[in-house]
Amino acid sequence: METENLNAPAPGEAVVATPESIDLDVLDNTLSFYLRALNMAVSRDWDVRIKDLHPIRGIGKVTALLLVGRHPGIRPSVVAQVLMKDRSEVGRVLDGLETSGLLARRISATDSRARALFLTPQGEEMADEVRRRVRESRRFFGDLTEAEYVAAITPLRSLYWRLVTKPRAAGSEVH
Amino acid sequence: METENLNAPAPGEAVVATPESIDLDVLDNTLSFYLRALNMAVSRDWDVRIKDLHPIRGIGKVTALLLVGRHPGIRPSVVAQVLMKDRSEVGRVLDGLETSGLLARRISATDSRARALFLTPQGEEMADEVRRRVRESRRFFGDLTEAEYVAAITPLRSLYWRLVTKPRAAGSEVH
DNA sequence: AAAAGTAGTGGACATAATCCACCAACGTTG
DNA sequence: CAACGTTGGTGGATTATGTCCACTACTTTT
Repeated sequence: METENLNAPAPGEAVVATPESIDLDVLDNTLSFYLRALNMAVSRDWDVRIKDLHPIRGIGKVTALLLVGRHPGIRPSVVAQVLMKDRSEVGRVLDGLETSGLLARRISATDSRARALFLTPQGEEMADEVRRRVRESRRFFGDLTEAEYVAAITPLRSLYWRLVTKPRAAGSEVH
Repeated sequence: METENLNAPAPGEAVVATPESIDLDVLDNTLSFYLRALNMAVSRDWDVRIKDLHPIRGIGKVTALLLVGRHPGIRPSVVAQVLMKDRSEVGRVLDGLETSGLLARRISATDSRARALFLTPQGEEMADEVRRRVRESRRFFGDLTEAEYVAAITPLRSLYWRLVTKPRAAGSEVH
């Protein structure tokens, strides 16, 4: 088996994870790649930051909490659009918040199919704490200046709202 | 019908998913939020685009394939750093590529703990196809000009490499 | 008033990600 | 050289995420 090692090492064997050493091929010019990778890193950091706040662990809970806090009576389907998630998934997120006593679902006054979402007093408290943690989480990007941070976030915010408001048919783009 | 709809509708009941209507609270200034949401949208689009390429479905396979293609002999741990994923998860990604006949693992010539990764001829073909699809996927952002696309990707690329080369950034600054 | 569409829920399923333990190999240090 | 701590890769177990589809209740359209 180890007689195979007589060959000269392949060039890639010396590669390390630095921009000088790694060639990302087409991915270097692919926004999706960076979105995915950075999302991984950021999510891990976030999970650590809120690992003591059991009721709001999990991806969408924070956003749902803050959204409902800011917009009492908002509907789950709107939350789903903002989160860019499936309605059924958002439903489960809301289940979690509700069973933790942070959120209440009532029947909408204007459309009895729909639900109107509200925070409980505990939900409001949790929202305060969450806001604090979110602001703290900016430190994860501590070596970014404010200008750099703004430069990164601004195009993404713009893109985000385009996708949310425009019917984003998956795989079928405008030609 | 035990819920009483007697009350006037809450303000949030009229909220729709537009930037004029929605207030994202602190999340509006939180990079993580946009990274997560956009990642959702982009990943869904990508899954549709490659749903016929069974062997490379799943998150990290594309990146691994292209990386190994560009750097024959690269080690799994380096791939893991680039993907920002757990080593064991990358191991399973490589398992998938290997059982699909796209990739081969050999013992590294320089360190027999490590593996040297190579694409098979089918792997090279697949990499060609993947490159094509990745370029096509740019169309998902079809309403972004090239300048806007560059404006979005440039800060993220920079941030990405900072995090890869300096994991666990705890307040020290780069320059 | 029938038909078509929408809001929310729930079940079943498939991936994705984490945690932890383990073994083999490296490379120091004395 | 031999014991030690460290690193690279693998595997098991568990949990979290996300998707698909079906179903009920209600609303809107015709």
